[in-house]
Amino acid sequence: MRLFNTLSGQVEDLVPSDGKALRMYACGPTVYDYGHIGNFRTFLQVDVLRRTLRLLGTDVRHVMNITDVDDKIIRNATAAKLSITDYTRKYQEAFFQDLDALQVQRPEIVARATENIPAMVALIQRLTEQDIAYRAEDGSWYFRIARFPEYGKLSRKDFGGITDGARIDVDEYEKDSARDFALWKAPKPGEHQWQTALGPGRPGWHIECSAMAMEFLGESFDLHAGGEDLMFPHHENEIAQSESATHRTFARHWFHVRFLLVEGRKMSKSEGNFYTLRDLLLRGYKASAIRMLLISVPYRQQLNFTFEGLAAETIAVERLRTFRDRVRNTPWPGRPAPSPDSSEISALARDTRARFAAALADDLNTAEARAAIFEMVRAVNACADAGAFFAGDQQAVLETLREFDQVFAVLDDHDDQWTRFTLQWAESEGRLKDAAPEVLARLELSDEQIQALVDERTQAKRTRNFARADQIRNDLAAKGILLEDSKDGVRWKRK
RNA sequence: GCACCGGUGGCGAAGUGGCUAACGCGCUGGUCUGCAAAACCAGUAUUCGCCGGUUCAAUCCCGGCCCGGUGCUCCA
Repeated sequence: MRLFNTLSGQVEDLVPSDGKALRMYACGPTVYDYGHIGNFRTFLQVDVLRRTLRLLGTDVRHVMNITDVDDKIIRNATAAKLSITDYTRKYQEAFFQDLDALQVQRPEIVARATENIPAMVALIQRLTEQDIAYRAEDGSWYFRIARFPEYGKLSRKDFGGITDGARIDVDEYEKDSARDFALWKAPKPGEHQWQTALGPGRPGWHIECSAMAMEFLGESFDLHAGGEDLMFPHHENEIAQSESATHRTFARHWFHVRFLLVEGRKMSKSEGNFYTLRDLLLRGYKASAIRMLLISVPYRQQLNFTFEGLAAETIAVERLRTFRDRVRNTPWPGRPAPSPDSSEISALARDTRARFAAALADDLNTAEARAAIFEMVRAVNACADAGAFFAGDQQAVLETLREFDQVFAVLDDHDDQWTRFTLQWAESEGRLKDAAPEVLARLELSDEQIQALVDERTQAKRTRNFARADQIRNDLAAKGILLEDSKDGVRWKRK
């Protein structure tokens, strides 16, 4: 496949350098709070990348880190009078639950910073041996940027002349140069710390990714991913410390996911447009619709996340699910096509499959990929309505949908399950008041209770008691339960 | 202030130097239906932020401007 590489600024081929599996590292969350939709856009786009690679027949070895020690975690844990481990546990669990809700595949390896301190210390030692790292008066260790001439190559910044200003040095008496960054931080009194050959303390932010990426993927690997905000300084610093230590290319390909807007504005708490996944689920939006919206705009585009868009994607997903049900369940005539290769639908399904894969292989053009699927949906419906759906077509269309869902993962309906889960969580956190009334109404009746009412309505209709039938239908509609009458019976679904 | 990215119909958004400017939602009309809903079908941008330029031809290339975003800087 072809993928834009931040390092070169160009779309390039992406292939496993060892000819077997694509080795990729993706920056994971800092687990000090619940994840927001901006975080999840990045994780979802990385998921689209790994699913696309697998669809195209490339195995992946995907490592994701969990940053479970940093300034914010220490601050919050201290405030909560908890150890950092106890403090982060809850947010780690929540994070993986959220990934499950969004159908994000687990990476092959999840690496926690606190479980890989020795690898980080060893990496820093390699830098100290070359005099690239130095110890400050307080016992912290810093990376000497002046020793890495290529610094800035990822974010295309020129730091010549900035690194050693006399005026800057006045303020930064602990560091040799203002831009030098911490590899290892000396502990403040009472802080969680590790006793190491570097002295007591904890790792700087950047070193964990360098150390763990190399630990699990080797000194040089295929691809490194993250949100666009990480390009500088985080990824730049990773390159500096890794390549200084090994004298080898750290990651060959860099993948950065653009930030999103919410209702046309930058998402921020002060704007009042800051949403966690759980906020949206409590408001009644479906996990599948959130996934669909967050992946449908290609990763290099700024996505404008709106509630109108979310409602639109809810309907779009529903339409695809309905379509698959129709293809699966309608008793087709089953007559053979006029000639073996003449079935328009089978040919269309094959073409669509090719177009879908080609769009994704072209720098993950998810918009073009889904357009191909929707065009097939319309064409197949038209053929089916016209009676031109032949034996063999069903399998061909279902196969195309299967490949679509290998990447998009929205057709199987797990939505109520995750909404229920979120309601339970909200109850335990005292946040049930944030749940939209419609959500509570929608899940109030069990499937069995709904089915009983549906059956009663069918009986009422049979005796032409339309008043009673309509009353049941209206009562259910008020609870967000929609009924669909068809020749084969009544289907219902939660809105 | 500097750098980079983007500005396409009511909304989201793909795309291309010249062929009818994808797709989803919405809207309008239709099929179906006891009536609805749902489902399905059809229609829905003479036009691609603004102003110039290059070209036989620009939404697509170049320059300027306006707007949005990100990073840097500043500040904390």
